Amino acid sequence: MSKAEEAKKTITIENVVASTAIGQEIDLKSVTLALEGADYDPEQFPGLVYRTKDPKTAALIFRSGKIVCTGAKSIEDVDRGLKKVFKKIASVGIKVDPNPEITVQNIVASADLGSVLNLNAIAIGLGLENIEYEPEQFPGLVYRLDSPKVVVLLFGSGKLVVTGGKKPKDAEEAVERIVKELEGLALL
Amino acid sequence: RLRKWQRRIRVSNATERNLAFALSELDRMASALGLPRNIRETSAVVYRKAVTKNLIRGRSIEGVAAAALYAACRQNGVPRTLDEIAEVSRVSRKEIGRTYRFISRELGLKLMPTSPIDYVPRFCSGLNLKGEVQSRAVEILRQAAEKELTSGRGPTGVAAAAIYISSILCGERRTQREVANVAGVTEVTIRNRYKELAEELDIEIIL
DNA sequence: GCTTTAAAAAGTAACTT
DNA sequence: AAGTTACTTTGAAAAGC
Repeated sequence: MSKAEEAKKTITIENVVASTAIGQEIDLKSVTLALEGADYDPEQFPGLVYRTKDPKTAALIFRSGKIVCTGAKSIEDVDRGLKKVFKKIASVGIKVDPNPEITVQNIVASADLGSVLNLNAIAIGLGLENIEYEPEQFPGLVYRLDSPKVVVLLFGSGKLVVTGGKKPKDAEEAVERIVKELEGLALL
Repeated sequence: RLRKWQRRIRVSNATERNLAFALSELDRMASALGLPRNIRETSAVVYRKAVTKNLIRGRSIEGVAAAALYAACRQNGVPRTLDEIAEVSRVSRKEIGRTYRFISRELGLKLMPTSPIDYVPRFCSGLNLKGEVQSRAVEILRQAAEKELTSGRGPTGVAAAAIYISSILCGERRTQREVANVAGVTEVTIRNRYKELAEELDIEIIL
């Protein structure tokens, strides 16, 4: 089996960020009082923070009725988490759009290339103008891909992080491209 | 028409005033760090290029000046850490690093990450260590680079560990605390790095 | 640009035990 | 010296300063 396929199998979605809207204005003050565990400090941030335990997510609820959901480990968990948030909001007497459109904004995934990497050599191989590698500031090498449009963080251990994608396939394509590029440079 | 001219003169004055301020700022920081004239000149060149490419927009003159100085040190092979630059700057280390990455990319500086080897002469003289200790530390770092022991590690920490080992091998032992203070890292970091180097390079250290 | 959320990677740092 | 917590980097949305 190719290294690209081996690496793809190690892909783990670590975080999914999504946005939606209930189609109704919300009085955050009263919702804060009605919901236990709701954090709302308008001086610090305009959104109300509400956390769900299963799935473990954090929802940012705004006055406009727009909501941001973060922390989910899968797109399915985003839906499950938001369902719970919607029910909570509805239980406080607020009308909720029965079919809210949920948009995935970002997916963070991790993976393992299976062998250690020489980041200095990779920096030269990929081209110093295409990467950012400042070990004094951060141990990872930053590589931006145009297609899929994601950012990859490569580490000396061979582990990597792919972020900026909107669908799981973006991470898969990114890993495949990275593996092929590194193999082409004989650096993997 | 007259206003147009006045405006141009005003802009020109402002531009020159800003440049003069930036250059004096570069000089002030360079003096505080005891940097030689060639580095001040390099930093001035980097700063002027940044001005030419309008990279100052939305950024503070001091931030760009600090980043230009940081870049100049690296270009000349005598790097200063972001912490050292930040100490003589009015800008935070975080902003200097950010600005450096920005101008580095925009000006196409294409600088390789700082090599631990470039820190050896300065750290060694700060510890009053002779040339023999230096060359031995450099040799350790060469081997370390070949064996992939530097990927992702902070250059100062690796350099400090190599110097620590070298000082012992040369019979001019410096404590981890002394090396840590000169290199600006913690003793824990030196310990982690030197154990790794000793193990992977098969260096026996008798304390 | 900042503020807040979540999560991973690996290195470094700052505390406590 | 070991453990814990926390900060560095990346990405995106929300409303407002």
